Amino acid sequence: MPSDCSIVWLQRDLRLDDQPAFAAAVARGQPVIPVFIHSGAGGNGALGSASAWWLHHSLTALGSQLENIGSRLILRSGETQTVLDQLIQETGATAVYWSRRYEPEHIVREQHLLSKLRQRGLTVARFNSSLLFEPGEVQTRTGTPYQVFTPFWKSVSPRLSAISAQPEIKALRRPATWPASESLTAWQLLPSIPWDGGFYHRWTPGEAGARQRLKQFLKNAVFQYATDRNHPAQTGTSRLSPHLHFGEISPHRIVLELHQQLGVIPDDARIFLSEIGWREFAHHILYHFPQTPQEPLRKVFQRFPWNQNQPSEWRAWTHGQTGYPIVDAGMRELWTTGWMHNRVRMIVGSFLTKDLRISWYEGARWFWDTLVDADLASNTLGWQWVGGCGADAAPYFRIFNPVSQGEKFDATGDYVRRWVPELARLSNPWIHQPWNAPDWELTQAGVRLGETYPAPIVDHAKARVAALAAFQSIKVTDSQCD
DNA sequence: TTTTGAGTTGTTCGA
DNA sequence: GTCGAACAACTCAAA
Repeated sequence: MPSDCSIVWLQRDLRLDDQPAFAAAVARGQPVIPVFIHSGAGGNGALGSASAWWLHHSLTALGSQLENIGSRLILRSGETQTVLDQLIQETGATAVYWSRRYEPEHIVREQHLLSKLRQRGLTVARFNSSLLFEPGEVQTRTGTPYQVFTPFWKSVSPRLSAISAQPEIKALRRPATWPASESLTAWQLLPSIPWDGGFYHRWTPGEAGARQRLKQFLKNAVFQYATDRNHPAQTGTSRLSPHLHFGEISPHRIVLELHQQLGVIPDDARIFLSEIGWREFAHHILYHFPQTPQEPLRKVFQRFPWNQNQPSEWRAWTHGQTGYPIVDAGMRELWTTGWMHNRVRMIVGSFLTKDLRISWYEGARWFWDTLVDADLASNTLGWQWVGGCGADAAPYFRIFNPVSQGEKFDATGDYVRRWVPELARLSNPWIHQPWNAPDWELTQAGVRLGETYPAPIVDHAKARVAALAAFQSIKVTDSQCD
């Protein structure tokens, strides 16, 4: 027998802290039904394998959190509208609350849903809980969207000190009878082939894991962030990205904790804040330029001569077998842990787009499937940036040299040794360029190039020249103006 | 409307 | 070894 209650539809806000949708439902006073809807739909929204792994564990964590406060997480699968209609009918709910998403297809879907539900007389409210500044509310003086990070961040950062967060939800009124829930296991989000062994000791999906990561980060790393964040062998970054993506922690809470714990913000922490700013900027760009997951923001790149059909190069890159140690280390870290250090993301991205001249789009798709923090906004911005075709993109001549990047940011070779163990016994001078090592050194280290570790699949110096020429070829010239 | 200064994360070359 | 300049031209954002 249906009786009045409120539905809280959860998406990428899998937490109880700073949760305006829950807060609104609590304020309304009726029983609350938290629901997560799994859609098997394709398109940009289709879950990558690593993200599916994370989602499984995040939902498990949220489920127990809710049970601890006398509630429950209802799992349903299918098309959102249909599932919600069904649930409203079953429960007699008269209100639906949720936190909004900003990806193009979600904007359309939510708009549709909003008007449908309102038409039927339901109380509907949605909230911003995943961004500090909603894309619609930030614009230049002439009313256009920012396309350059620095002025964007300059214009909003004065408002950082006024950021607030809502207290954690401690209790939810339960309905007289719970609607049925599907079984999480039946969704088969976990891999059938166990490639996720390396994930478990690296990650703790869920809100508690997120808060722990933040706490850890604010204790030490944040004070050396400016330099340490560039060294992939160290834990110099926050590693909050997957937690943020799934909304296990809100950016508001991060900013607030930072201000509360540090008082006056040191320069290193300010750089960390600007990384939060890049996350905001990425969503802002995606919101205003919704075609960017498929198309370069800079139109001239539509005629960039990307290499097509490079199956062996592609395979070498994805499998960490390019013969460039820092690139291979990164790709293997990604495969093993579902994550890659940001410095190394730039290096492997530059290698794919400049050295192999394979489109940023292919790289983005690979990352989408393999990253636990895969996020349409950040992934798109990052890949277009490294490909040179996006917002505030790297200038064409900024082509990373995988050897000097390795020597600069992994000077001790620890990162390479960890992920490319077949090179572990090489000494520092050669760890980033084994092909230049003297024969005796290779022998002593047990390295046989082309057998135990690949010879470089491209000559970087030549590839660089070719990449520069390719950039030259898309330059707007007088002859193209007539 | 026009002008001006600036633009995440690099590399190479030559002095 | 270290340092500064060149590497294009364009577009953005503000004055």
